[in-house]
Amino acid sequence: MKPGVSIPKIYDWDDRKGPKPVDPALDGLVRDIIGKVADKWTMLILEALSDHGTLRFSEVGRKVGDISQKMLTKTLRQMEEDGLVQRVVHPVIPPHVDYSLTEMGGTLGAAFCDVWLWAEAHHARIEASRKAFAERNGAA
Amino acid sequence: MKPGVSIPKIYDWDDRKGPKPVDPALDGLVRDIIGKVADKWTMLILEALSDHGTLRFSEVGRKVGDISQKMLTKTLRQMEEDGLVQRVVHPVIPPHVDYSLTEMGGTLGAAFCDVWLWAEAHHARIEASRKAFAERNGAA
DNA sequence: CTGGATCCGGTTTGATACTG
DNA sequence: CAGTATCAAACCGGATCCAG
Repeated sequence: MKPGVSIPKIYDWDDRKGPKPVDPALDGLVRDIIGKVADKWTMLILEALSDHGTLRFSEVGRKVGDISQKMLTKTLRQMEEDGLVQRVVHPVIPPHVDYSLTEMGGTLGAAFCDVWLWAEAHHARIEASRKAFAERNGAA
Repeated sequence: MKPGVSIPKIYDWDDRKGPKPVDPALDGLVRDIIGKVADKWTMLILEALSDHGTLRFSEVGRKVGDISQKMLTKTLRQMEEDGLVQRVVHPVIPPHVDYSLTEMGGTLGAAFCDVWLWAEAHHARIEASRKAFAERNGAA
């Protein structure tokens, strides 16, 4: 992946010996984590909370943008369950619920930093690539 | 996001002035990119090609694991359209199609490196967090 | 025989309306 | 305000079918 960095892999997928995860259970868990973390809404919420610190439910929604309440609720709860965000309910009327990143959530946000930088740095090339693909495909 | 690093943000989400992207079109494009890149299968395929270089269609599927042919085709094509992978068809019988990362795809793989390391480093804490959440919730 | 397109059933998502 | 309930639409996986 990252040039010049030796990655402590837990996989040992070597073609000559066939697929051979060192620990199947661990393999499945890491895959599961990636499956949840590599999610559009998770990333966007992570970014919002990373940038703004503590936010209320509807504030998160506003920062994220086009998210539906359902996905906001669902994703936030999943992130809470995984220990990425902390949810604090203030028992007042009207209700007041604060969301913020845990220390672990903060480190994940930091890990995603390079991906955001990549997206910002490459959007022009991606657009060009899409256009080229479109006419290459449409011109058939 | 990353402590000590000044990020060249294109957003200017400042609460005091309301949501105010510097360039709405650019904002939408970056969001779109994140939406596609922050996808389970995209990440897994990226990782597979990043680790193994050039792979055939079914080899990619095998390395990724549980992916269906449909999602494999779809994701691969999306990645090709975005300029992340290069698709080479050898007109032979039986068919032979090679997939590999473009230079841009390689840099994205590198950007995701930290996320993989994070997942590998935190799976234990996540499991613990889920268990705690479960009994906290189930004990109600 | 491989790469991939198509159809169908179950799941997830989104928009709207409703509650404490 | 912060959700939940409901229903329609989009999506995904699996099986099947097709082309080279």
